[in-house]
Amino acid sequence: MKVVTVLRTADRIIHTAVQLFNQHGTGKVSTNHIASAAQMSPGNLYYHFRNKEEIIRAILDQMYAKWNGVWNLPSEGKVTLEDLRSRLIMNFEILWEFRFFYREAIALFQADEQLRQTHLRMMNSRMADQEAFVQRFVEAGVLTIPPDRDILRKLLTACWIVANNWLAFLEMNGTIVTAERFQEGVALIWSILTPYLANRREGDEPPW
Amino acid sequence: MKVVTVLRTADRIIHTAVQLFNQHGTGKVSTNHIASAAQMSPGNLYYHFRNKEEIIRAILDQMYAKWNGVWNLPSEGKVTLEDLRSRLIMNFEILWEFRFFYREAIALFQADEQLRQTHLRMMNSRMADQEAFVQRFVEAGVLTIPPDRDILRKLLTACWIVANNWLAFLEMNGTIVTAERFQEGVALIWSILTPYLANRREGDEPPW
DNA sequence: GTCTATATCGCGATAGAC
DNA sequence: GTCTATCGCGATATAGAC
Repeated sequence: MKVVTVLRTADRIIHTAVQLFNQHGTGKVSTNHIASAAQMSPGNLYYHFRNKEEIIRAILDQMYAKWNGVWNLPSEGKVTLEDLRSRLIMNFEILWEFRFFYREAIALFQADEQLRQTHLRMMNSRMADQEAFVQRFVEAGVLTIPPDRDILRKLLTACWIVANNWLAFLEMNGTIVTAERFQEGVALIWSILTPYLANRREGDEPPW
Repeated sequence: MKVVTVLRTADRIIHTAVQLFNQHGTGKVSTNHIASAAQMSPGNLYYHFRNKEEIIRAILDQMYAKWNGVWNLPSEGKVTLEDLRSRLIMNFEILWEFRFFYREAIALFQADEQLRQTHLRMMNSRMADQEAFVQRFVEAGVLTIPPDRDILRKLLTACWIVANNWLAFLEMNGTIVTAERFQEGVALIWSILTPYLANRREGDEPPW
């Protein structure tokens, strides 16, 4: 069986485009730039992709594929805090790899309705996955549910927002993003969940 | 004294630009579009602004001015939960009025370093204001501080992220944003702070 | 599949009249 | 202050040779 050592042209375009988009933003990067950086002619690029939108769609398809791998559960055994932590880290890694996207997502949707639809489906799927995850979490006794389930939903929404915007928050503050920062993002989620976590039971001392 | 009934030209440009930016995104809106929508010639627009970047800067100066009005404190009297709520609502109103900005902020910074610097100063100022606010909050006994001040900082960071990304979250879900949604954003913040709020003291029942 | 050459278009920006 | 006219440029996209 042949070992593929070089990327196929379409993949080279996608790979190059991600780098440039992350570096300069989608608006500043033209198809000419991408072709040039990928060391091919503009005509060749257009042979593989109709336009820039289509390149972006192809990139996001890759991102979605990665995400689908994150929240699938071990079919057996207890779900632990460590399971949650590692998934959050993976989440941050994906966000960082395709950071141009969270930086401009809504604007990209404004320019490409199809992208918005695709993303919407993807988000719902991710949310469902996470809900299943949390369900297992509760069953494992790691998370103490407040009787008011509405509180739980709000907390999870808050956690979702933090998880998806922590890196953007850092960037807006001019902070250089490194792997250690991912941990801090997890700590932020932890701080929200702490009162409901661990071995707390009614009447226990609060965790602080 | 003369009552000004029509906006001065520069303000008309700014006002029109905000509408168009919110509607289509900054990338899709050219100076020509703005001039046309404001019913003036491109040349006239360029008489008042050097380029699109400068228009954006002028818009954001207006936004910052509004923000400075939000977190200044009543110099006397206790600070209540209602004070916090009303400020959060004002916060959402401003974000919504200039929503094109939070949709593309980081990308805009990539294209305009000066904008980044200005915003950085503004953010730090806002954060300082909020810290002062929280300080008063603690003094008023509304907020029970965990002895570990680090927890408090994390919680406030989480709240900041939620407050600044709640509307974006709604938009990414395809939800139509209305004034009622602002309340839900406040509820989200509440859900994070609840364990530390109100009349809780060591040994009390948890609030759920 | 990949290249070169080229057509078209709209944007940013300025000059100069009024 | 405002307009008209216009220039130069770069981006998208296609045609046709190899």
